Amino acid sequence: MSKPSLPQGTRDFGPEVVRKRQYILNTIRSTFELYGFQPLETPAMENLDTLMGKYGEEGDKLIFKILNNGLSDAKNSEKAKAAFEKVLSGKNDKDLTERALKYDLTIPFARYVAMNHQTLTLPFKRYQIQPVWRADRPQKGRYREFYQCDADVVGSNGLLNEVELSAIYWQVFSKLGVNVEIKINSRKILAALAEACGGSDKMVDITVAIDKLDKIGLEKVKEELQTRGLDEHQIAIIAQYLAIDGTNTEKLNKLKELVGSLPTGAIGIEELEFVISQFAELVQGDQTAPSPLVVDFTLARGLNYYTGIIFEVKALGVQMGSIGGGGRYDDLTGLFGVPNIPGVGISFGVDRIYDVLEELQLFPQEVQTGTQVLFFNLGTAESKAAFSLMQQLRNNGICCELYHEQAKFDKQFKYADKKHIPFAVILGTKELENRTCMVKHLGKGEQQEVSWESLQEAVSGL
RNA sequence: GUAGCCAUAGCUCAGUUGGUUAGAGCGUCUGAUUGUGGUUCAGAAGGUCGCCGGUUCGACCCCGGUUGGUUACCCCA
Repeated sequence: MSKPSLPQGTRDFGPEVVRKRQYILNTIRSTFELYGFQPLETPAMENLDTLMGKYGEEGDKLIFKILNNGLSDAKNSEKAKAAFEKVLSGKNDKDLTERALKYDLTIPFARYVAMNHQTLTLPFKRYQIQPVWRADRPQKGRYREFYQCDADVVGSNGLLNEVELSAIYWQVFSKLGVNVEIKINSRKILAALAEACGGSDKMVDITVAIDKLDKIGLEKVKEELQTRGLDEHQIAIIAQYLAIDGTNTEKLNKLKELVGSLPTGAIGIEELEFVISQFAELVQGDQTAPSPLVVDFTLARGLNYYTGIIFEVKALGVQMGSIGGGGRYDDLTGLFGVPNIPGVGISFGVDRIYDVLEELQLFPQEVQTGTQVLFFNLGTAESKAAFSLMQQLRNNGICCELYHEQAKFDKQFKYADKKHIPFAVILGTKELENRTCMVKHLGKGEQQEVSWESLQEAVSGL
């Protein structure tokens, strides 16, 4: 028998890890609910048509395809061979595969909206927390199966959505105790920059290059721009753009000089100003407080479907890539034949948030507690009494368990320790006679004898 | 798709310029300890040194291949 193993890039989550992950997910989920978002789940697999061509050429390669069933049937063998030949020459064929694992949550969501837009109440605010799969080469912080955690609003142009989504970011990370900077920019500004360079068609090249600024530095970005076909004059304008710094207001004012005369640029600037001021007024309630929103003109975001304001969240005080991102996309469902439904959304990088909380030791102690009370097993009559006491506690929502067999104290204590159980209840012959039990707080090492009636109280307060 | 690094006990790792019997710490189990744990002490179990082949009198070590893991690039969360 071969050793059991896991497919590359996938993970098991043990009990402690699941509890910690759920702490994060529950925090995010409850915040989404507080802002009126509704849950949505879509299947693990989608039709290949739904996914192909939506993520660019690179993305298509990373889609996990599912082999059709019944290929080994004799009657299908000719068809299957022909289909395989076609795949070898770089085309997909329905006779070989017609389904694939979902690659992200956004496209399935768009598919859902396109299928249901007649019956949905718009604007539709949905959140979705599910695993997605990518046939990528795994490396640090990158897996082939990972969770995405998205919230989107579709069917609304209002910029208050952007303000609200910023507020969700801010609130979630405050609850988790992580100091963050929410970077904000607008695709309209990037479009205006491309226009100012006289190369609107070069917008994608420009955004891809400047997105790498903090990673590779200004000189390399210039090189990249050059290889992407921009001339010296254009690069000079971009360098000027990248050099803008100061406070949010200062940055925006400097930008006005550069692209403010272009209609797209002016609108982009106006929108950023609106979101920032509304956030300060409505969310923080204080126009003068330092804002977690930070204008960053180098922010570009890889995905090309964004058209308006874009976000990215960076944890402060820890070396880690972005832990969240999002933005406005104005015609996502157009891909599925339903035009004119605008949308804006954000996403949380759960795995990275986990790493940040771990590194900064921000997981609360209680997260590790499952069982609240361990009853020691000290014999048949004793455990019978213990069992009925346990049922009472359980009826009142207290998690408890009885040690599975009569054993030495030593073993039973160690079991409680390992499971981070805060209370041990010792009920032996003496206690059985007196209708009492010994309640020991494992952390403090203190114990007290209480009557059966007051056990509930003794283990309720920590 | 490209490239580097790694593979020895359940876990983390040592090791031999190629020589008979491969080690440590942690963990596990037993006992000191028949009703009070996390400490200590004593002991035990646990390895065809990833797999296949080659070189050699002799390979865990050298060489080739292979599989798995990992990291970086492309791309991305």
